[in-house]
Amino acid sequence: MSAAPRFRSEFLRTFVERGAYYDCTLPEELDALFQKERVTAYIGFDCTASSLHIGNLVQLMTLRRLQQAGHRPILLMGGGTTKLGDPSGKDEVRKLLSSEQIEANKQSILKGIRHLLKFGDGPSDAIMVDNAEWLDKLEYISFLRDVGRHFSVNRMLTMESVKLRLDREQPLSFLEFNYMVCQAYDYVELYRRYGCRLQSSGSDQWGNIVSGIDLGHRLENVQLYALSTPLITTASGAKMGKSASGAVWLNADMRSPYDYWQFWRNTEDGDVGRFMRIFTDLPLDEIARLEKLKGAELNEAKKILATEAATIVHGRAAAQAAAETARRTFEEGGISGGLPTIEIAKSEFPIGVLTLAVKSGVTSSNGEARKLIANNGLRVNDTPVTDAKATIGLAALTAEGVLKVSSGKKTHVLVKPV
RNA sequence: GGGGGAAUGUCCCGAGUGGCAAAGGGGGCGGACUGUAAAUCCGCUGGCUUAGCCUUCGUAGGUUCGAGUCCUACUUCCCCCA
Repeated sequence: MSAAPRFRSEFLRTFVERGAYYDCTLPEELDALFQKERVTAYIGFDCTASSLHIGNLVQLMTLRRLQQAGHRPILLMGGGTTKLGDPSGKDEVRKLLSSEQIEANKQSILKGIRHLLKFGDGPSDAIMVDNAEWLDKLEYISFLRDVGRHFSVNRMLTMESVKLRLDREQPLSFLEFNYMVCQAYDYVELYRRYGCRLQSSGSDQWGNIVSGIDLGHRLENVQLYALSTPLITTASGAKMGKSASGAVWLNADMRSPYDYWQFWRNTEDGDVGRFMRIFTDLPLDEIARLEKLKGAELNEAKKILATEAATIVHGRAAAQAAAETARRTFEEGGISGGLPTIEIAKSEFPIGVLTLAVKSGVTSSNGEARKLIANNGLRVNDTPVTDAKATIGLAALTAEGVLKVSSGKKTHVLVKPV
């Protein structure tokens, strides 16, 4: 990484100030380009899941900031590359996704980020493109002749991603070589179709972007650019987003706005300012003020972080509702209808606590529920459960007509007999 | 094509003289302490109708009272030779 250059263009300056800058190619030229014209830039995502997660969020924020600065972001969906199956995961043979599934994932992903970017036909509206549009139609031999001949295997072998794999004696298939080539080709194709001059990504994708830039020189005699973001880790060194139950999804149906808000609320102290800069639109001077708060006061900043970050993904109303639910639950110790709610038939009552724990979703098996009880971690209506054989009758319902089932201090679910 | 190795608790890494629900980490979850933080300490971390039973060590067979461990075939990966 080079030290952040002093940029003059609004976009790049903001990008650096907000801590999203890691590296770029030809900084002066790129800066000049941003000052001169509306730039079209893209970031690619694959379609292996029906939602993006916060690991993708830095990239999405890059697109958002581009748009805010009046440029045109392209969201490239890897509908074509996903069909090959992503070979980068190590052991496990991936099941190939069907075209229908990929299409469904694509639509779902798009739905999940609709608050983040404005799509449309306007000059700085975002556009969504699927690389299946061109990759599906490629003919092997002519592709090799036109594109493949520009790739040096010698050079590909020296690329970080490849070298790492070989050194660690991890499998590396021919497919992956083609993956790199396809990705490089995407860039050139986006230049041809949309005049796209910039590709952004996490720093781990640097090599692939540079390959695309090379290909741009050779096929179209054009100068393309790369811009990368740092790998975001928490202050204590963990990768972002690998929390509790796996990935922190952006789609509301895979992780509720309330839980999403909670994720940010639980940010480590040392990350508050940095995360605010990257993951919210809060003005920098306000962030500077908030991150200076000490000790427990910093919790106020975390609430703002949570609400602002949730607003970007779920919209203002949902974010505020999540904040209110958290306030009622944690600060008043009460019951808020905003908590995740599960319905159970009245006929199942009286219900055993183990069954209740599993059905409410706070544990995934009876055994886990037993262990939770043994560790004094399961509570019903804020009363610790001490006996795994206990049953809960309808008489235990709160005034609101629900049961509050909790695992530990943070996970609360409402059970509603119907 | 020939030779040599590897695959372990479905989160990851990793030990495992034929008696193994299988060492140890990491991660995760709970508890204590706090501020819904970090650090630290403690407990848990295959399932069940839990003094017991059932299912797990790449896949399928076999030897054995008994197989993660031995044999055979197969699959995938790595290394060396061609």
